[in-house]
Amino acid sequence: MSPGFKTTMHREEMRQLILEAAKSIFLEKGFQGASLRSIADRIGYSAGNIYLYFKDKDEIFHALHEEGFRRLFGMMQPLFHVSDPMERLVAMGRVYMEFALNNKELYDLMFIMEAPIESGFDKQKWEMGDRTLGLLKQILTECSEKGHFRDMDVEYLSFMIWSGMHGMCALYCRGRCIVYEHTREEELLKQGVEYFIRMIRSF
Amino acid sequence: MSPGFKTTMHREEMRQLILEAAKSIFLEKGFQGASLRSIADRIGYSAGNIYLYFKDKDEIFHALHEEGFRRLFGMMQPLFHVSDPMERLVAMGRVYMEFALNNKELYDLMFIMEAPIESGFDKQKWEMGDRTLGLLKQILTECSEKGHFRDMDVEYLSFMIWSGMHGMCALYCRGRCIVYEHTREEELLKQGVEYFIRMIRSF
DNA sequence: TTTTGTAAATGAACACTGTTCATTATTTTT
DNA sequence: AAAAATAATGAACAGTGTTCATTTACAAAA
Repeated sequence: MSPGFKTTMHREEMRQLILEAAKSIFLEKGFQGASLRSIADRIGYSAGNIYLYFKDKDEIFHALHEEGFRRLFGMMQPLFHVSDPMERLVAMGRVYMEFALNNKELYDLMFIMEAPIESGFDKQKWEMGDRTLGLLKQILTECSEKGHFRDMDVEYLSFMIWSGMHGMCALYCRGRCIVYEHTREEELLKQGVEYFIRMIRSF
Repeated sequence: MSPGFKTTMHREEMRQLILEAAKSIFLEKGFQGASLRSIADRIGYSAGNIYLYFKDKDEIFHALHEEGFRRLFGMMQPLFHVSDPMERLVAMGRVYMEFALNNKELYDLMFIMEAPIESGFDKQKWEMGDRTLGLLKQILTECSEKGHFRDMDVEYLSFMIWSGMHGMCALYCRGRCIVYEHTREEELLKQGVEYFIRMIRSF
């Protein structure tokens, strides 16, 4: 095949095209297992061409990372209609778990995979993640004002609660639930989060 | 340098030599970042030679995996001197966190990294991990008998508690604590586990 | 002591990876 | 139609895990 036979595309369309192929292959084979050549093949371009639209593989990773957080934050919208803060907290936990279960690989990419998450913490790239965490903190503040979680710092409390949810999701994503031989993974998660909620409620 | 200049070593010694080099490089550069050539270089052998002692890179991974669980289980020994089950549970949580903080990369390898954890769940390879989980379950059973955790299944309860601890460690290992810009990672973990303990105690 | 058989170690090779870049093809502008 | 700018290519580079024919070293037999 002779080169240059593709119709010119505008930059943003091309980025989107690459991103879609990258996503489907990342989620199939994981970040490490997805080669740029396989991504390029899927959309009928050469591997080198990708570098005209993304600096490197990491930039593709970060683009998907951002998209994931936009999706997660989007799923949180119904929470704004829950008036009681404790009920909102519980609902948030359920949404979080639902997201992880329905988007296993994407969750992995967002919260577990290590792609140089460039030192210095780029605020821009974490905006949606930051807003989601902000949402949790705000809910906890309101809970505090209603008398829950007495004498606890929202900073540490939010970390502890996030970790509780993440722990289950992470063990699930990375196949460590198999040590529970006689219990289905999904059952483990569903019950686990119920127990966690019960615990938080009674606190 | 001419080949074959090394003195003959017995199989087990050689495996140990490779394992030590592999460990130090894995913990330096991570599992993916550690090349077999760099491991071989460190002990003055060729890369191909490693394949006489290990089937592939994964087998090295699993050997270190086992060692990690032996170490962790070893650190749990003092727990047998704590008579009150709730105090034993709390102590176990602290030991677990200490292990993760002092052996960050090893913890990562044991609980987060994905190396084909061959399907089917090989009991042999998970013996120590299984015993550690068994220890947790036993403590929880004793707690139950003393009136704690009423109406809760030890299976799900243990998973929830393990997840709570693991969540913090996993966010730490994979650099997701940076979203807490103004709080030191270690402080976050230390306070996080204290809050978690407080919560469990009051349950 | 020399020969022989075996086990250990090698280094080249294979197919793959992410990435770069000079070259070519296409599109746009003049 | 010619020139300038953009887009895409494919070869190349240095790296990876892995395999294997070949070479070396060592121990036992002659």
